[in-house]
Amino acid sequence: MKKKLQISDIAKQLNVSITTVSFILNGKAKEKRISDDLTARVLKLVEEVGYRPNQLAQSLRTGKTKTIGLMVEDISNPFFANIARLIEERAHKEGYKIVYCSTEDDTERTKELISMFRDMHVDGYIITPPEGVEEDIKKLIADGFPVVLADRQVAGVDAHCVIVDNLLGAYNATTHLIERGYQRIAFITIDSKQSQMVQRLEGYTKALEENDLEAVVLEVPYRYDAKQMIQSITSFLEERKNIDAVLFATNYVAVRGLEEISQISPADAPAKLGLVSYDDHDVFKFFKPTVTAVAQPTEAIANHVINLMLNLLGQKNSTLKAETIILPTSLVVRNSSLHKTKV
Amino acid sequence: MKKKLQISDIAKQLNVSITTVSFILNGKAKEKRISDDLTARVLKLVEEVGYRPNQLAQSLRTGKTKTIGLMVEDISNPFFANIARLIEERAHKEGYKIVYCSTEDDTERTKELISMFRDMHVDGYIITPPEGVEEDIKKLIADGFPVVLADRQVAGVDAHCVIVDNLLGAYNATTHLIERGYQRIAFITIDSKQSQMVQRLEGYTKALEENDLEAVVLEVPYRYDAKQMIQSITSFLEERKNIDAVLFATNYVAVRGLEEISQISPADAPAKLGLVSYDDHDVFKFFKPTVTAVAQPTEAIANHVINLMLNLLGQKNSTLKAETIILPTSLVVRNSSLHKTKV
DNA sequence: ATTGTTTGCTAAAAGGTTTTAGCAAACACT
DNA sequence: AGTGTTTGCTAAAACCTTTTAGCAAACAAT
Repeated sequence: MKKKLQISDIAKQLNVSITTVSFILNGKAKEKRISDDLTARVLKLVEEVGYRPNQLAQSLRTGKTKTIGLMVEDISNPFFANIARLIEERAHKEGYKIVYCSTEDDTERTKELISMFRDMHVDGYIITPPEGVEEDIKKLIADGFPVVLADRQVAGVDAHCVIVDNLLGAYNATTHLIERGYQRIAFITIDSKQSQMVQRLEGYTKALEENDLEAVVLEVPYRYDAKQMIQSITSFLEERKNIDAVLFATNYVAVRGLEEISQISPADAPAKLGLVSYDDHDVFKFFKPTVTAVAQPTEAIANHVINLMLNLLGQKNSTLKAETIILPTSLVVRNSSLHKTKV
Repeated sequence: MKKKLQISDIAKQLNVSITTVSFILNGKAKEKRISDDLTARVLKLVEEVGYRPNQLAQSLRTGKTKTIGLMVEDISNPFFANIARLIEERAHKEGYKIVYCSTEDDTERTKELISMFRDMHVDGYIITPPEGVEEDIKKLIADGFPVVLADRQVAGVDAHCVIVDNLLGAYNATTHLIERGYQRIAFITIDSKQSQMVQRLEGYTKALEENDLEAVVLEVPYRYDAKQMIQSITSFLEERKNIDAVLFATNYVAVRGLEEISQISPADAPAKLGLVSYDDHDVFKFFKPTVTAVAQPTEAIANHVINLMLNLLGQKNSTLKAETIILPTSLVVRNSSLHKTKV
């Protein structure tokens, strides 16, 4: 492997100082009164020999790595994968690299990852926080790092944040089912106290209360694997034969639920079941009975997140007032000829 | 933000040299004959004050960043997202960080990304290469960097590589359809000369030839968006009403295709259509008529990739002989009561 | 008493930048 | 001729490690 060129090689060849070359490369030629002639010669040689500054040395010196740490719950979940993809794209355009990882909503793991990001000297943090990392995030902010939370808030932490109106989304979804004539609507969620899950539950409950209907909630443990989850949903539905509609709190729970429902023999109830899920998913386009979805505006979420982050990174002192952006969800109604008629 | 501790702070507090502390922290205490007593005292203090070495300085000095660059075609494709997730997990366990990005199968973009990774001084490269980057990859290898290709080979490049037996997979899938009595089997793929796509086409053709059946192939341009793709598939199927089965070359084409097929009125052909897709997908579990899939062993792929990479990274001179690992696919047969009976 | 070996540690260079502080020459002004 | 200002550039410190080469003291052997 041929030796990498250094700035000193450029300097030597042109008989100028390292300082001069550095100034020119950093666009400070004018400011530092380097002659146009010399500037041109330096840039020409740099181009010719393909010199590129050593980023490690740059970072060591400047303290900036042009890197953003991105922590999502699970990169293999399409919702997060899409957001990650969009964020990555914008970041690259702006000259930033993305280091990503999946928290698996595990507190300890997340703490480790935050600490790993610190060690790496990332310039900013984008996080979908699990429970129990309040202090770590507070510390990041106190230490002056740009932090943007995505998808969920963290109580007691005054951080920039991009979320959707989860309560309203769930409320609308539930109301939609009620309007269609469903009366025994179950809510299947996971046992998480994260803001987005709590808000969805609230939206569901609110809609039912307003209509004097009874709430029926199943909380599946998050750690359950696919099989356990299906098992859990199965017995829940078995015991409550009178349930005529289900609102799933998040897409992977819905997919598990649909697996269960699709196994019930065709002659059975499912055709009449009203189904709505939080987060849209390719699967829902095809399922019979149709599945309506509370779609999150992934593109808008990604854009707001990265915009906020780039703003913070551009700032001298990142003490802008913390901003919480709440985006609307939309109900993707998939019409089924089989749905109940309004009572 | 409180000033970060440096190794010199530790050294000063204990009245020893920086060198000594460094040796101890790097596990060379014994080798360098530092007394057990001093070693213990240094480690104790380091622990107490929470000193962590500056990774940028370390990397600058050692040339190692403990970072692996991972370039997949598209992180929002579940196939790649799953692999990425598994690789990330193993990498972290072994003390490596992952920097990822999506190539979008764009040659120029990929070249840029490779160059970005070089600038970042990643220790190793995991790449799902698009067409046209042969030279860049050769150069990486020639320069002594550990490179592992995933999902596809690159002609003329002697790199470590993990792929599946695409030809056999497609052959088996096609044979499966033939055995079920389908006669007019179409192959819907994208216009890519990438090894995996070519091999799938070959498998399909081979099976048809062996059975004296005629090949009917649609190549959709990769750059087409969902709408265009559906449009393209629609007119293709319209013009060939006699087609009774479809083999999709990759999952996102299949999902588009299913959208098209699901729109055909229920009274129509689709119920009789034989459907198989390369790459399994959640969607296929639910579609009616059922979709059989050529499932790729994502977990095995990820494991082999990261194992190869870690081996290379452990090596002094990464000139192990390039190894190509070919993994088997499996046919996930989803039984439909509607399938044709064998002729 | 001399020489050789081991022990326990360290000074200083190297890694490749950016940036502060400042110098010498040229020019302008009185 | 002397003073002040601008121009055009640079020396050297700083960023924080790792690692090479080697030193002084203690001990062992002759």
